[in-house]
Amino acid sequence: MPCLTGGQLDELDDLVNAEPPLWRMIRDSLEAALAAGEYPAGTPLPSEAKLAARFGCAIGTVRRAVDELVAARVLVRRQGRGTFVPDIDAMARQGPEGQDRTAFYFFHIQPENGARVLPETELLDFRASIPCPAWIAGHLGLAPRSPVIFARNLHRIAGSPVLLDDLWLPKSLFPGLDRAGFAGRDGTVYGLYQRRFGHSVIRTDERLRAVAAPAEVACALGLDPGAPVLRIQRLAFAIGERPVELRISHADTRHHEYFNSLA
Amino acid sequence: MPCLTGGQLDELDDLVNAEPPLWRMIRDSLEAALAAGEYPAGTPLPSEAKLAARFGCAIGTVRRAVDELVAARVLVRRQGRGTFVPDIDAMARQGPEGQDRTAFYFFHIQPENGARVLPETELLDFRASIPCPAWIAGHLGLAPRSPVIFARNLHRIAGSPVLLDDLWLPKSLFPGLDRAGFAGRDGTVYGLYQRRFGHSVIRTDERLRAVAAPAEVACALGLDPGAPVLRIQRLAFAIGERPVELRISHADTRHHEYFNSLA
DNA sequence: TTCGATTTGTTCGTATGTATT
DNA sequence: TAATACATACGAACAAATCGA
Repeated sequence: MPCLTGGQLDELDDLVNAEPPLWRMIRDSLEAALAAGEYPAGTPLPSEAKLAARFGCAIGTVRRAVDELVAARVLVRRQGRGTFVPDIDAMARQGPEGQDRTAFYFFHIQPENGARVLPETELLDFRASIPCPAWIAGHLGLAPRSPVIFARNLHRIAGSPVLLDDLWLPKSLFPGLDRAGFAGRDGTVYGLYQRRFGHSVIRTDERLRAVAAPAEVACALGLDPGAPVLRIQRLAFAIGERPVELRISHADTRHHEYFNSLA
Repeated sequence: MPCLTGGQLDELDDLVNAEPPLWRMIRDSLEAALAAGEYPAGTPLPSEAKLAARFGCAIGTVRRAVDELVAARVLVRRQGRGTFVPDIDAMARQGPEGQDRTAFYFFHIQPENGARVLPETELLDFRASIPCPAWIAGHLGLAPRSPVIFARNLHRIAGSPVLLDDLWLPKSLFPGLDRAGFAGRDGTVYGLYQRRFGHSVIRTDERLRAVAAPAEVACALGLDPGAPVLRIQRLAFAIGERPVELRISHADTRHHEYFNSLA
């Protein structure tokens, strides 16, 4: 057993008992409410003045808490209107000519010349409920053989196939999602998750490798089997660090590239 | 000629003449000073109170400006000490046992199990001044055949070669840098740029592709020629959006992966 | 070791401007 | 026009961390 002096004990005590600043508790409280599904994408949060009254603090303290959530892309402010959970597809629909950069926040494949265009998507396969393979379950935090939804999408850019996506979703998080609902969505996949199930994706972890194209991938992308392709394994998290989707993608990077800017 | 009403003219006038908020001007002013080399990594900025006096504004306005620069990783605050340009290598040297996550902010290759370790580096080649190939010059904003410094590094993780880096630096930005100075650095390459030349890298743009390993790469990494490798093209920017380095890397991703978290 | 000066961190409050409905 | 909500800017008080006398 380690021997601690009184001073060290006091420090330990401080570390344990030190309560976080007020703005942080408010931030966490707000994030928990958002994760629980209050204030879905369309509806504004209570005004800053009302939140301040509710939490019994100054308005500046609420602003500080909201600032953090805005920085984390959990919320957006609109002057004169209110504070909202961002509508994922609204970002993509932004302007008529130049789509907003935020539309590409979760889509990193672009032509090598740098011109960004959103791809056309074709649904190749859909399974409404299959037992989850063990290694997938691990990433999603599920028990092996839990029911999952599987989908396979082919993305074309300017007509040529570039990206093949395999999606794995915990069935419990997407009750009632069938092929028609998935294929007939209006907007992006993440927009569907948000509008219909309240899962707002705000973070993704991606792991990239160069691999020899598996037969299925090569076939779908029109490549020779064994050609080098970019394999992207993405885990998507909704507000509150809840994993909602595991995606395995293979990209043909002969004329496209994966772009990542770290600021 | 388009016909505008008085109201539309007023709007246009507002758009053109609308001056940015005070905190933004202060932020830009500070960033320009930092890009010019004032307040290098070790020295603190003037205190917030003094900055407020200098700019003739309230302390809260200065704090707002500094907040932005802290969010952009241009500055760090230390309670009781002051506000600093972050020391890039100090981040890497953080604790004895667990290195700080920020050490890996610009190093994305990690073992597939996820345990992050910094690699051992071996200098394979160094040229103090060669004419810049045209396509490299374009990325660095140089005229073709401008003098550039070239270096080639091999990185090993746990003894096995994993990553081969080719670095291209504008010679004008690194006066007097020779092989001994480059190889004999204490810390990371970016730490060297910062300490010796005042270039603090705060942003990188990376473009990734899967390619068949070129002969030189295959040889250095111990792969069969043509094996799939991850090609990473990185452009590094210092404070003030100044490009300072173009890096072409090739990684063996059989047992390592490129990790990217978007929050 | 203690104390005081300095600097950032947190919280409060207020006033005014601007965008939206 | 009026009401509402966020944006900017000001000021003040105290807490917490750091450092040197």
